[in-house]
Amino acid sequence: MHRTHDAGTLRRSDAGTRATLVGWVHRRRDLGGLIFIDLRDRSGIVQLVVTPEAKEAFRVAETLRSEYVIAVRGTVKARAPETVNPKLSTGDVEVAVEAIEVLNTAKTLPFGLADDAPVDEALRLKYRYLDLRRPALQETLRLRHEVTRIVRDVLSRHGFLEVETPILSKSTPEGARDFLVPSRLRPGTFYALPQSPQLYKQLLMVAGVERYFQIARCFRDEDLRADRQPEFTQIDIEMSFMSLPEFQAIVEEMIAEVFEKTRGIRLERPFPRLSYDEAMDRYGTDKPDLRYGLEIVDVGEIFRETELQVFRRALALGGVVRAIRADGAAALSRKDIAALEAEAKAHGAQGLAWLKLEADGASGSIARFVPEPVLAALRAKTGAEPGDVLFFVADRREVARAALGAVRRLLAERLGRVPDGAFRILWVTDFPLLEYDPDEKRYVALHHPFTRPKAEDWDKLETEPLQVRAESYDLVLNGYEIGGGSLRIYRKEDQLRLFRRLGLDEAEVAEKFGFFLEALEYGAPPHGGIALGLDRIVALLAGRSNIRDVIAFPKTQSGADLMMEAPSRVRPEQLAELGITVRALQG
RNA sequence: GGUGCUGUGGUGUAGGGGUUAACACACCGGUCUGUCACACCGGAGAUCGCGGGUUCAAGUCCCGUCAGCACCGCCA
Repeated sequence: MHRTHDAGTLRRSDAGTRATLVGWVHRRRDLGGLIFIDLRDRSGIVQLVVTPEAKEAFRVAETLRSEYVIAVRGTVKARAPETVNPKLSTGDVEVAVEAIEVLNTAKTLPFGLADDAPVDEALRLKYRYLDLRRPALQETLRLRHEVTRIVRDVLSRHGFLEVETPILSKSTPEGARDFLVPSRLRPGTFYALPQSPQLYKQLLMVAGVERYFQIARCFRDEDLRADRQPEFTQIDIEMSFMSLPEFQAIVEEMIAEVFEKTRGIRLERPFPRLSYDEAMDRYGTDKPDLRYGLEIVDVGEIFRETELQVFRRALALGGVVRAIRADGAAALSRKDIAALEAEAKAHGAQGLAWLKLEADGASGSIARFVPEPVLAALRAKTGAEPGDVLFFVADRREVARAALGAVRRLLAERLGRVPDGAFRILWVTDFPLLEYDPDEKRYVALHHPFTRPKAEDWDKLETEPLQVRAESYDLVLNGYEIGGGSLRIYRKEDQLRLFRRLGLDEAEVAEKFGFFLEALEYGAPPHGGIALGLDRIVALLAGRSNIRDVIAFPKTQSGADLMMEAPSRVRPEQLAELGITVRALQG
């Protein structure tokens, strides 16, 4: 029997058609003299009816069990009105079966495939091939395919070339811990799996490719989270001779088309842009969630002359006083406010002051230090009205930012201000080039060491390194960083100058980056690019809170593949061949 | 490296010192010609993640350990 139709596609208009279907027994309802089978294939589910008139088929139908693989031949029939099932897209019809062939049997599954049934995550991962049979997960696989297809379409339209780069690569300093792969042909030496194709794509620019992209697998040997797997996929893009607005327009077109075609969501272009400093001041984070307001306001001037010693002291020490106006937040309970206070403290603040505005005056932790003129100034500055609550942090600027940023997120959650199904995207630009690493006692690149400083900031590289801004940009969606990129350094002297600033040993630079520095000497064009987190994007589109759900074969938090049981020990001969001795082989 | 949560028939849960470990779904057998979470009747199935301890007595309390998850550190 050869398939003529897909189960999920049959409609009333197919009534009368003879059809051969294949798929899995989703459910069987045996009424004794009449057997119904829900047949499931990739396209969906359709009901089969087997009556005793089809003698042989009926005999087979009685032996069917869940997840048996079958082929059936029959006739599509319109259902009588009272037997229509509105829950199925094929509910108008059923297939009257004439013949059934069992293509394969199935043991009873370790867990049910009903979509709403919660099942232990470890069990799902062990039997991932069964978990993936769930229609919901099938849907995320399809969604992911759609996203990459659209990405390829849009970038191809703009003349980008998809180029593959090596998986067996070289370990370089900076950044995450590498996964290492021992070399058999050169015992004692190791490849590293790429943390990203960063250097390759820049070298492709030197090679004159001008416009490159890749759906690139990346590897980082760091501890995992709901949104972090040891291997993950980036939409990796690089472009020569670009102007930033032109490049951002292409990325925006790509993202907008992905949202439009997969979810029917229109993202307004151009995307809003916010400098890092502005994002930090107004939202307390470099990845602000714009789905709700609750912006942070500087109220330092208002408190400069008040009796509130805590605030005055913070200001005197060069700090700030900032506030969030929580409109209509009178409903917040003491418990909510305590939680907000704890959140602020967890992010370094000494405390969280608050003021509830009443029809006349105010109550709250600092109410008795706030005379009417100050209250009036606060109302004017923040727009606060009776019924609103103001939350304050007085501290060093960085602490006030981080603490109020955290308070803002929690507040939005508690006040139910995070709208379902909304997508708010923006660019955050002009990040600092460097940050100070107290452990290593040196400056390290915030993005990566190939990022170009802003032309006007080069001068500060040696004198005020933390003031140097980078030609960098992140793409932020609903509070998640979904991509980041930069214009790159393309002159050797500039690159060397930055390496020097990072305190990299010259011999090490020569050994690890010599090839790259040399490449920059042979007419490297100005270029830049971006890398977007495909897994996160698909997860956001699918409304999933962890990226395991959008990866076909993900790993656990401890980096294990529970299905294959990787990683695993290897035979001693394999190790010998590689010149490797494993210490502490206990157990 | 750290913190927290979870671990009991195949699955999801209940049981929080005491005698036969409970329920639902799934599974097996039976009845049933319009079901679609079919229904009804009957049945089988668990040394409670693992190890140690406390106790007359341990799914239950304690310690350790393993696994999964969430988070901090970490991850340009």
